Amino acid sequence: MTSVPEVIWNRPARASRGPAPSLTRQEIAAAAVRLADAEGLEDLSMRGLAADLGVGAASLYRYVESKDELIELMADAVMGSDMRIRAGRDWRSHLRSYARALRAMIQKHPWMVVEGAGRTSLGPNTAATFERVLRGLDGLGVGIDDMLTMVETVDAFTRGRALEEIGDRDAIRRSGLDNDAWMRQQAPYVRELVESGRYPLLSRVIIDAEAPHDPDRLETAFRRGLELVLDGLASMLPERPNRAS
Amino acid sequence: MTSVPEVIWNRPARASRGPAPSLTRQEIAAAAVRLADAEGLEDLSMRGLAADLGVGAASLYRYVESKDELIELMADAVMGSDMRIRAGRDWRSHLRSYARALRAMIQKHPWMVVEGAGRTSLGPNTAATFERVLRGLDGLGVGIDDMLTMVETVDAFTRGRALEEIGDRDAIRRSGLDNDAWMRQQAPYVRELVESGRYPLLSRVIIDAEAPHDPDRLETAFRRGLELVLDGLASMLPERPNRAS
DNA sequence: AGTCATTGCGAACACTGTACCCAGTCGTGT
DNA sequence: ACACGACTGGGTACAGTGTTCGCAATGACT
Repeated sequence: MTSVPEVIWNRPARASRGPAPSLTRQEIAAAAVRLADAEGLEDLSMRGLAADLGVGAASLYRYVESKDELIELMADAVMGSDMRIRAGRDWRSHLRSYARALRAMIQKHPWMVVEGAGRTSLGPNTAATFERVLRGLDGLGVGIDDMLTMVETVDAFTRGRALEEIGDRDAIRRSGLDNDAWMRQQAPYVRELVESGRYPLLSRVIIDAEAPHDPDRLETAFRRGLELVLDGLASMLPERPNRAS
Repeated sequence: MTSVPEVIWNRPARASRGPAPSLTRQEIAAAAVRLADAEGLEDLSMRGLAADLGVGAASLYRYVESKDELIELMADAVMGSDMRIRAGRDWRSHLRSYARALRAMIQKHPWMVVEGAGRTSLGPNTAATFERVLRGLDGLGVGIDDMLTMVETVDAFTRGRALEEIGDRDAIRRSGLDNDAWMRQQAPYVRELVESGRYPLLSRVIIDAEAPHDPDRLETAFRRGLELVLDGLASMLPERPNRAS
């Protein structure tokens, strides 16, 4: 007779008795996503969210068991609204468009790089997206195990790249400084690193990065890396899918 | 005349005047790493760390400007103690051993998957490691730009995989439940997902995962994926490095 | 020997997530 | 038609957080 040990996706949104809730899970998740995008996930507070929704802080716990559960709701909401991938022509373009959608989604919602990792909380939208991605790899003569590996490899690469790209942006935001002030603070130390002469290759990277460069250099690096990964994945297929024997 | 806008790596560990500090940055970082490994980074508190070190909570702020800066210290300490990679025979084995070291390090210090991402805080150990990895790719006729891409690609893949692997472990830990209780809580919902028939491929993945499987299945998946990535990277080299023309 | 920058740190501040309790609401069973 | 009682909203409270302030004690420099 344990109380209510049930995962949120199996809990009814509305009770059979008593007054109707004044909010929906969708409304709450949407507002929370908006706030997290604007201020960062760690600056999202239950009180702030409640105020934004025009309710008391404690009321949120009528909809959600904990902040972690709220984040599960947010993650699944984003999977529903920002991961509407369409089927690709072949496995390669399919995985490519999955990776690009994933990257675009993470750039819009940076906290998703961590919160959306793994298949821990299989909300309906998360499950549907996963199913759709797998479907693009079905019928190629690849076992479910290897299909999973292919998806996970693309996912890992994309998430990892996003993690690196976001790292700086996030560190700057957390410092409270703006971009220029942050650069000015780092400059003396970085200069010292370069001038010490102990890090010749790192120095080349730094100097290269300081040069006026392609604004979407990161995007280019991602695309190139992705193609390399896809090249590698091709070797998991039994044989050429085009041209019968 | 701003106060002390200097990055921690450029601040002297000891002041020229006044009493000697009773702690060192190394001691603090080491203790913090130990606590974060045991309880998770988000359960690491300044008060808890101070108590562990036998000092007052406010004293830590004589060594570190903020908790974020403490984490920078921790990250660099780990880079020094757990990323002592040795040079490989060729670029491929070099990147492979880097990836494996990175993976092992993250499994030992799960919080490093996020905190160690990007080259934001270039502490001495982080810089040295980075330099060492790049050195293994020098002299192959690849430009610094592409060398960086190669490292970032391996890093992204490894970090991304680690992120996925850690995701579940972390969600379980945060829930406060043990592994069995957590599985028991998820079971009814997952069963419903499968029985709904709407996710045939996802269901195959779930059923496959439930079967008694290789304990180091994740390790195997990582190794295979890594080789695929390395295969892809080979195409960035000008030509075969073995056998002169 | 004296100056005074520096250290350690108790206390306090503005927060946080969340448990508890009570008043008010409304679907349901009689 | 009515009353029961499960339910919702939410004020208050609690234990905890990162961080600041002020002050006494220390000890390296002039």
